[in-house]
This record gives sequence, C-alpha cells and structure tokens, in this order.
Amino acid sequence: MSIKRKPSGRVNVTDVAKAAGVSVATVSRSFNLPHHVRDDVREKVLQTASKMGYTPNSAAKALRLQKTNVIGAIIPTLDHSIYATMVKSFQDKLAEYGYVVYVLSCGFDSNSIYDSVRLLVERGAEALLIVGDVADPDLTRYLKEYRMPVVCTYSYFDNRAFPFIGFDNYQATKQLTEYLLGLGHRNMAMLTGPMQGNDRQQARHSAFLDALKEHKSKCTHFTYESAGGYTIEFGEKTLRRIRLECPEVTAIICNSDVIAFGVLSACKKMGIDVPREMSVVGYDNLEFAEYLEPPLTTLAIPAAEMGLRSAEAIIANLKNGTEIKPLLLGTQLMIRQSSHSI
Amino acid sequence: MSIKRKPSGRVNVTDVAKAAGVSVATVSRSFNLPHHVRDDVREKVLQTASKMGYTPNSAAKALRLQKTNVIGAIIPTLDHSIYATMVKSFQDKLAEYGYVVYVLSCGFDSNSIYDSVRLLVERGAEALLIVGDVADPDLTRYLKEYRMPVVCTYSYFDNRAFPFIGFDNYQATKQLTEYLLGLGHRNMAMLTGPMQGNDRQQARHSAFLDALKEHKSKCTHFTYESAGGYTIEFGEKTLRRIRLECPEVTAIICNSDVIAFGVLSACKKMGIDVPREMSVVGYDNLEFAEYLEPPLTTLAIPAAEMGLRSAEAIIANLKNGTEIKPLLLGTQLMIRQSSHSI
DNA sequence: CTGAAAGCGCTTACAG
DNA sequence: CTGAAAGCGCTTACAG
Repeated sequence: MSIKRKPSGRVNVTDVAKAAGVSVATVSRSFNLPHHVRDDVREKVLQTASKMGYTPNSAAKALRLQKTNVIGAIIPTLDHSIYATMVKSFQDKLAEYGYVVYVLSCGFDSNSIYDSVRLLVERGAEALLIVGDVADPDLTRYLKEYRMPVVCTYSYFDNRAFPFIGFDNYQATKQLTEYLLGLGHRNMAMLTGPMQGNDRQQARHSAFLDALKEHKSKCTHFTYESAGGYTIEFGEKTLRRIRLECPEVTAIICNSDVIAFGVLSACKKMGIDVPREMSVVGYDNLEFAEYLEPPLTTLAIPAAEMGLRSAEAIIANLKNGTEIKPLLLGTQLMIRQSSHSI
Repeated sequence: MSIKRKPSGRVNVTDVAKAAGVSVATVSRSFNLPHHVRDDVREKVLQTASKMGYTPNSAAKALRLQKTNVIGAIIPTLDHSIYATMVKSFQDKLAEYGYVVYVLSCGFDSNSIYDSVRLLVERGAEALLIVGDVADPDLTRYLKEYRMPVVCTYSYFDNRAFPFIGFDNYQATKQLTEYLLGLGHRNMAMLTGPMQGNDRQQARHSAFLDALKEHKSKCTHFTYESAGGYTIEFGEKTLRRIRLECPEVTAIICNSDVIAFGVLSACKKMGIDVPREMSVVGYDNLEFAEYLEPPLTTLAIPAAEMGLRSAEAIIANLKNGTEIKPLLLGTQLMIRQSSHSI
C-alpha cells in the first residue's frame, strides 16, 4: 500500500481512513473503542496510522469532547527550588492520569494573578493549582461562576473561598519563634521575602510579632524584607545592616534557607560565632541546610507532598466529582544548632 | 439587558452574539478585527462579553486557525535550578508573544524522549526546545516529517539533525581540565551526573580524558558517576570514596556546583585543606558558589541566555519563517581558588 | 459594516 | 461491526 502524505501539515483521521479504506468513524473507534471494531480492521487501521505518523489533534478532541486534560498551575517563580519541587510532584502525578500541566510564574503578589487565570481558563484548564490565597474578589467570583476546581496551596486557611492543601505558615513560624524565645533570645530579626500580596510571608511575619508580643519579657524585633526574592546576597547584606542598625539582635529567622545561607556566610566573614553569638534559623530544609557550618536549624515544609496531594485531590474531583477537601500538612522543625542567648 | 447564562459550562460566541443582538461573526470580529466593526456595535459586544464573563475557547480557535500558540520544552528535570532558570527565561520571552510553554521533565536519558515528543505534538506544539541532542533516528525522522522547528540546547554540535543554541561542553571542560593541569595537578577525578544518553556529561567526560591524554606527563584519572542526579550527598560520599580508593587525587572536577558543595563539605569534615591539599571545581556558577569556603572555582554556563536565545529563534521562525541558526554561547571560567598541586 | 455559511479534526448517537 | 452525519466553538472568505 503506497502511503500518501499531505504536502504539508499533519496526517489526520481522514487521511488514515482513506489509506486504510475505512470511514473516519472506524479510525476513531480503533483508537478509542477498540473492542467495537473487528480485529483485522482495527489492526490494519492502527498499522496504517502508525506508518503514516498519525498523531491525533488534541484541539479537535478537546472541542468535541469538551475536555482538554489541561490543568493550570500558578506559582510565584520556577527559580525557587521549593516551587520547582512542588510543581514537579504535581506534574508527575497528573501525567499518570493523562493530564498536562500549564505552569505560569506570576511573581509573589497574588493580586496580579487575574491575567494568568484568564489565560489558563482560555486554554481550557479543568482545574487550577494556585500558590497562596485568591485575594481578589472579582477573581473569586469569576472562578466560582466557572465552577472551576481550585486548590490553593503553600498556605492554610479554613475560611477562604477555595480549599487549601498546604501548611500553616503562622503556626510554623510561631513554633520557630517560640523555640528561639525558649533559648532565651529576646532581640530578634526576621528576614522575609516580598510581603506585598504574599499571604505566606504575611502570616509568618504576624506569627513572629505575635509570639514576641505574647511573651512577657520585653522583646525587640526587626524586619527586613527582600524586594528581589530569596537570595544569598540579601541574607549577606542584611546581616551587615543588622550589626549596624540593631546590634542587640541575637537571633535571626530567615524565611528561606537561601537567605540563611547568606546570613551565615556574612557571620563567618565578620567573625560572628554561630550559634553562640548569633542564632540563625531558616525555612524549607533545602538539601544544603545540613551541610552548612554550623548545620542550619530550619523548618521543613512538605513541598513535594503539597504537589502530590493537590494532584490527587484534583484527579478525584475531575474523575468522580469528589469534592476537594482542605488538607493541612505538617511541617517539621529540624533542630541542628541550638544555643542560648548570651 | 438581562444576561442569561447557560446552566453550566462556559459562555461562547453564540451566547454573546444573542445577548448583544448581533451575529457570531460580529462578535468574533469585535475581538480579532476590531476596525472592521462599527464603533458602537463593537463597544456593545465587548461590554456584553465582559459582563457575561466570556472567555474564548482556545481549542476551537486552534482548530480553526491551525495554530495553537503552544511551544513544547523537554528538559531532564525541573528540580535542578539551572534548568528552571533556563525554562523561566524561555517561557517569559515566549509569553510576550502570546505563546504558552508546555514543560515536560523526562529524566537525563535522551533516548527516552520519544513519548514526550509525541505528547507535545499531540498538544499541537508549534516548536520544541529539547535539552541535549536528538539521538534517536526514528524520532529525528518523525520530527523532520512534521517539519517541526526544533532547538536543541545545553550542548553544541554542528553536525546534528537539529540546530543547537547552547554551549560547548567539551571545550568548556577541556579549559577547566587544562587549568588544573596548569596548576600542576596530575591525578584528577571527575564527578559526573548520569551519563547514559546524556551528551552533556559524555562530552565533559571525553574532554576530561582527552585533556589528560594530550598532556605529556603521566596522569591518572578517575570517574564517579552519580546515578541519582546532582546532589550534595553524592559529592560528600564520593569524596570519602576518593580518599580511600585513589588518595593520590589532588583535583576534583564536579559537573555541578551542587556536587562540589558536597565535596567541599566532606573535605572540611575530614580536615582536608581546600585548595592547598585538594582543588575542587564546579559547574554552573550557582549563586552559592562564591559564598562557599573557599569560594568555588566554577564554570559559568549561560542558562538564562540559552532560554532567551532559543525563544527568540523560535519566535522568528514562527512569525517570519526565519531559519533557526545554530548559536554557540560562551561560558566563563570563574577562578575563585587556585592552588598548585602539592 | 454585517451576516450566513463553510470548515478546522474529532467522536458518537443513530441507523443500518 | 460499520458508515454517514451532526456538532463542539471559532474565524473568515464571500455575498450583500
């Protein structure tokens, strides 16, 4: 059988049907309802299709079936490894079920995700994973009207428009701060990521302030916010500022191990003994945390698990209509250095 | 005007047309050929559409226009920050032109990407970014038959099926090895990532061996391959093995700064003075490299630039049919520690 | 400037 | 078991 190709462009069902001497219906059935087609016919169709390099057109399929198998994910940035980890596990799980994930990075301000959501809706996203809360009421209404299944992640609130599958940034930081208070520290600094429209950072900061407030003794606190994301450089520079601006600080909470890396590095250069003169704690439990000198006390967050659980919830919702239930995942304080304040 | 919604599902052109009292053609034109529609009519259509929350269906659009605005990217893993950086710049550039990027992680073995490519073709990818060479001849034929614009990246070869926009791993490693030879090192080890089907690692390894071979003096060399990717742990453990198995080694090339981190960490723990007793060099110039102790000599690779240039080449090809030309990007050896062998 | 109609590629209810 | 036909939502050449 001589195979004819179109002068350009892809081979479609019609081409395969002609070449195999059957109708397009039979070609389609051979792929999607194989047991509805006589064995020898199906065999021939499949072989012909394979020989011609037929690849189904998923736009046409999506249009016809009203199902795209596309899931959207909106994250602040791929550049931060913790998001990459989460997205990877999310994606890997969904791929098992034939879904493809569109990942959009949109910065840290959750007020600016409207356009990203629109884009994903346009692309036919059947469900959305969003880092942080959906703060914009217009956006909430829009998503509700579409009956769009939405999982918010990386935070945990139980009074919001959409269910969260994440962890409690407030409680985690409270624990971290109380740990430092327990060691006797009274003058602390927190180094945060961008706070604007960022409920994770805001929750951590509130927890930090509240923990100190609740404590009877007189405490002082300082906050340094990174404009540009989570970098070693920010930690390095800020430690130097802290020594100038508030030398009484004996403990520093960094909202990322990356920042803590910079703080430790600067301490070393300035001859500040960690942890005896300065306690430094981080967030994320990145691989390097335990290899730093001294090993970094850090708050392990369930990055891969958030991706996995979110994927599972979405799959159950899409396949069986199972409601997406909020899920509070645990964090773990990895104590690797501990020293009382001097 | 009272807005009717469908009981479920999305609002489409027909709904908007009815609500605005015009034909679907006019609705479509109002969006895509606005100057072909009378001002007041267009105004009304756009307002109605907005009020109803109309979002165009890109599957239908793709089917009709035979254009998906989807680009595919096949990378080993998102977990390695250098790939995340590349993908991010690739994605950001393409987003400016209305393209959306599907990212598939497929491990390090380029022989296993056939399925990923099929999936992306099915999804209507108009062009592909592939990390490494397309080694599989079947896959090459398949892509050629589809006239699929393909950019290979992260490597550079000029005799392959598809153009590369990347850097020369062989030359870069040659330079690195010769630098160490120049310092007097004669007994070296290379710590690689997974080699199977991985032209980047293979090229680096060949360069390592060749550089030593070309050198007149008698050299010894050792290779340790990480099965599980680029981890600190691999570097840490391997340094310990090296001390046992080939204690004459005075210089170690790590094919990732992450691995070098582990080697440095182990050296510190074992009391091995870097760089006086042991030279350690890395790859990638990750942010932490200059903050390590001692600062890490490393080969900076143009991760963001690869993403950007690849995106530009693809855009030019898709918009104007401009042929995708190979582009050899530079690397830079960042010398931060240097010590002659003892 | 506007509308009716064709058609992109696919799947499936319907008829045989 | 198989085929002809309808229709998913969209855009545009064609006709007015």
